[in-house]
Amino acid sequence: MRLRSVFARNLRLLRQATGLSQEQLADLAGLDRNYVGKLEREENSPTVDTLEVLALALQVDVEKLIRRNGP
Amino acid sequence: MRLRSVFARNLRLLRQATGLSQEQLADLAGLDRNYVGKLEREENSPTVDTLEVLALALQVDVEKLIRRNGP
DNA sequence: AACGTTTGACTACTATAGTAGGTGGCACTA
DNA sequence: TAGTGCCACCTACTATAGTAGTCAAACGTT
Repeated sequence: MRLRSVFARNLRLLRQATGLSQEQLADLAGLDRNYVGKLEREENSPTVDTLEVLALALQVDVEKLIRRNGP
Repeated sequence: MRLRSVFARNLRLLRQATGLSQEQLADLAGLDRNYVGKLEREENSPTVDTLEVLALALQVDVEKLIRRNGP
């Protein structure tokens, strides 16, 4: 399983666990709403800079976003 | 410390630990020689796709590349 | 039925990741 | 001296990450 797919799944799970919409998370992370959607649909491979701001917005360790066994 | 910097340091340490030159690592990972140099100099933020191929080439877990306490 | 919220999907754009070729410097070895 | 490997650095290019606006489908709520 590609790391991009692992990330996509964990991102969605963590976002939903915090009760945030894609748009709310995007605002918190300083990203675009459409882009968060693309990440969850595995259409984009985020840079580590983006990984960092998303982890910060979700208040989790970056590791949780790319763990293959789920966050 | 920015995640990009953590990655840069770990990449160089792991590459040197395996005795590879930047060019040898680039060839193994299917990347450009100059680009590996830029990553180690913190001039670029790699995507998770790139993270994955580098980890594969170095035969380490992706987590080791972004660990803040060193690989 | 109608309403608001969320998300997928599309187009078009800008910023940056990643490629390719080169120069020059530094260390080492013949 | 010459010759190699390694790396910083440069320019220019192509591919893709990331932004912005919009439309419509799916959902629950009243």
